[in-house]
Amino acid sequence: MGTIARTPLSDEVYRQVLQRIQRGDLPAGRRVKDVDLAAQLGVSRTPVREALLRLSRDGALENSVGRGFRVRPLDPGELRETGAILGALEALALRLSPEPTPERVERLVALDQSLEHTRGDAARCLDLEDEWHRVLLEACPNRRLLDLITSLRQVTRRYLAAYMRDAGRLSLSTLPHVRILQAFRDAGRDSAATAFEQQWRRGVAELEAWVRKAPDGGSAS
Amino acid sequence: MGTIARTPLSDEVYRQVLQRIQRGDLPAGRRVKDVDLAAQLGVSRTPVREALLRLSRDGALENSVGRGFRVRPLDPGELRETGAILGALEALALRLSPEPTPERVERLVALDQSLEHTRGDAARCLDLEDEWHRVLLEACPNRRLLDLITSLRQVTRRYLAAYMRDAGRLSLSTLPHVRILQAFRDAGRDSAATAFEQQWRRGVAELEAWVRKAPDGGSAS
DNA sequence: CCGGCTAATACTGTATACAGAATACCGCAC
DNA sequence: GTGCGGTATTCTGTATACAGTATTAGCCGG
Repeated sequence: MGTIARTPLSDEVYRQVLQRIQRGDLPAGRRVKDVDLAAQLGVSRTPVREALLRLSRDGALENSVGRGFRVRPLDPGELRETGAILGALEALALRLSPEPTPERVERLVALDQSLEHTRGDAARCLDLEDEWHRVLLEACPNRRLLDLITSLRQVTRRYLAAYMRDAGRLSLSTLPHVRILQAFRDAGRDSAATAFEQQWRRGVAELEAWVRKAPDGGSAS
Repeated sequence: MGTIARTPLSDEVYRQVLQRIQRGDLPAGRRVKDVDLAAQLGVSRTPVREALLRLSRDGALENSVGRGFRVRPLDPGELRETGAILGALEALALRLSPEPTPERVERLVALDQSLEHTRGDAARCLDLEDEWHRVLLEACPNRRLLDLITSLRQVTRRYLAAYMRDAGRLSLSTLPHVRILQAFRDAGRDSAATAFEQQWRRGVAELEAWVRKAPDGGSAS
């Protein structure tokens, strides 16, 4: 029978805050006060603090002792560093995966088509992009690696979101996909992995150039 | 003038608990009760819980909702998975580093000699081993990568510690070093990085074989 | 009109209190 | 003696309370 899933409040708070950050609702640099969030979400400070601490470790927030939490500013360096790590890890995951089934390739193509048709909605695009990567790597047996990739992707997601809000461009997303898929079909995982790393480097360069121009993506009062 | 460093209590608790786990003081599978720890350390439950949550995310503990925290059991699979990630990341860090100065190579050799002379003390050996890796990679400009490596190394450290307690052997530690150093001097970073990955794979295989025999390293009442 | 000092406020970090769930203990039936 | 049911206790997750520090606002002197 279906066991009812009990989930800690801090998990929900975590998701909520992360979403607000990624949507630009909480702009970079903004101070995040646990008491405010607690009031808004209708819970106490304790689970809020737990969520904020976790977000700090994940790189979405920063916290100096006694000075509380604030949204980590967008920083070209951070993007480059995370991108380098992520490129290596996703390539590794691909190399560890079994050869792809036609069915999976099919799904990837389908996702790309969805992406083509969703030019407008930034959040939806990012979801599809995440899903694409998830499907590409889901056969990788190294579970811990996949978890790590997921949490690192949230960092880059912030940059992509800010970029898309500002520039309205998606070129980064779909183009690399076809090339990787091509390598995938032609020469197998290994060359796809290489393509992966190269595409990461290129995408990061483009994003980085943009961040350098507009260091605080999406501001509010 | 020297600013006094204020550090949260949870940081100290984190270190304390991690040490107890690595020293085998808290054996794998043991339940960790925040109220006990709080009493022992003379602080309240709040910072203790913060530390335990962080340890859970770092992989030293596990926690199911409502059932509290317990020391994560040693699992060959986890070691293999973490080892694969760590091999790739340390290799990446090496590739991103500038060519090593003779002075650094000197220091690495010195550390290896210290290791030779410290056959007895397991904890000291692990510290030296950590230090060796730190020195090897310290020139890597990707700070985030280094942080990630550090936190992942704590996972493997648990396995090494249990292994050394049980088997009293250190062969894993020093042998790979000379080979990597050799590659370092002969052919530069890139080939050293490759040697790195290979050595990781070998060391992990040895450890894994051992863990499979004695799945709970070091038990107490 | 502006800069520095002081006081009031707000906020963080930590401690304690409370409610509900999980575990352990005990007695009982078989 | 063993397996089950019920109760009592322990423990977790969350809420609230408290103390000390950072921040802001106001006031005074220049």
